[in-house]
Amino acid sequence: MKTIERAIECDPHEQTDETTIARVQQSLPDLNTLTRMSEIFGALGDPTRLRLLLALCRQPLCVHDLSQILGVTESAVSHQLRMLRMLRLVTAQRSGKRVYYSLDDDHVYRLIKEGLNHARER
Amino acid sequence: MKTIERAIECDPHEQTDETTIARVQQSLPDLNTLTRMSEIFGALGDPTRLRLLLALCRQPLCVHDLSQILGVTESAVSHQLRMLRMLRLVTAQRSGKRVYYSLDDDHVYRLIKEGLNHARER
DNA sequence: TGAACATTTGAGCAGATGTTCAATATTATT
DNA sequence: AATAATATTGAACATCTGCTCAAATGTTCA
Repeated sequence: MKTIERAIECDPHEQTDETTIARVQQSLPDLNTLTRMSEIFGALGDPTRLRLLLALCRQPLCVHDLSQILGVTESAVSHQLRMLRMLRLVTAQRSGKRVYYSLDDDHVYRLIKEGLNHARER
Repeated sequence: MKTIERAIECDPHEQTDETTIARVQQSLPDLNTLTRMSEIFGALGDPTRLRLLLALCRQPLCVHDLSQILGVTESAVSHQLRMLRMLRLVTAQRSGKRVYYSLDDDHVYRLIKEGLNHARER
C-alpha cells in the first residue's frame, strides 16, 4: 500500500492539489477590485498618460501647458485627461479660461513612485 | 509701450512661465525609464495578466494550473506569460513536463500590493 | 456683441492587443 | 517506439486604443 512518502517518491514532480487551485482562486480579489486595479494600471500603461501624471506630480498644470510640455496636441491631452478624470486619478479646477489639473490624491503619486523605482532597478 | 508690470496687470490669470514648462519637462524621466515604466504598468493593466500575477503572488504555479485557476485556455496563459517573462516580471523553471512560473522579484509584488491598496481605497 | 483664447467633444481611422485554433515541441510513461 | 500530458508558437480575427481633424462650448476682454 502506498504511503505518502512512497507517493512522493514515486512521483518526483508533485501533483498540484485540487485544494491548491481552489485556495489560490479564493485569494484573488473580487471582480470590482480587480477591474479597478487593471483600469488604474492600464491608465498608467500608456506613455502619454504616464507623462501627464508625472508632470502633474510636480504641480497643477492646465491643458495648454501640458500640451506644450509633452509636445502633443491639446485635443489629445484633453482626451486623455478625460479618461484620467473619470478614473479619479486627477481632478480639474477651472481658473478663468484655463482648467488646471492635479493629481487626485497621493495614492496615484505613490503608485507612480513605486513604478519609477521598479523601472530604474535594473 | 507695455512694461512687464503692465502685461501682468492686464492678465489677472497668471501666465505660465516659460521656465515652468522647461522645469517640468526636465523633471520627467528619460525615455528608457519612461518606456520601461509604461511597459510594466501596461502589463498590469490587462485583467488576465493581472490575475496571473496575483495568483503567482501566492506561490509558483505551472501553466496548466494557472489555466484552471483563471478559467482561460493554456494557450492564452502561455501567450501572456511569455510577455511577462520578456518584461522580466516572472521567471520560468521547468520541472518535468511542467513549467513553473514565479514572480521575478518583490518589486512586482510591491507594485501589485500598492495597486490593490489604491483600488480598495474608495 | 464680437474676437480671441482655452478646452471639450465626436467621428473616423490606423495601429495595437488579446483570444482562439491548429500545429509543433518537450518530457514522462508504458 | 508510441502515447499522453504539458507547454509553446504562429496566423487569423475581432476588438480596443489613441490620435487627428473639425466643430462646438466656455470664458475673458475690448
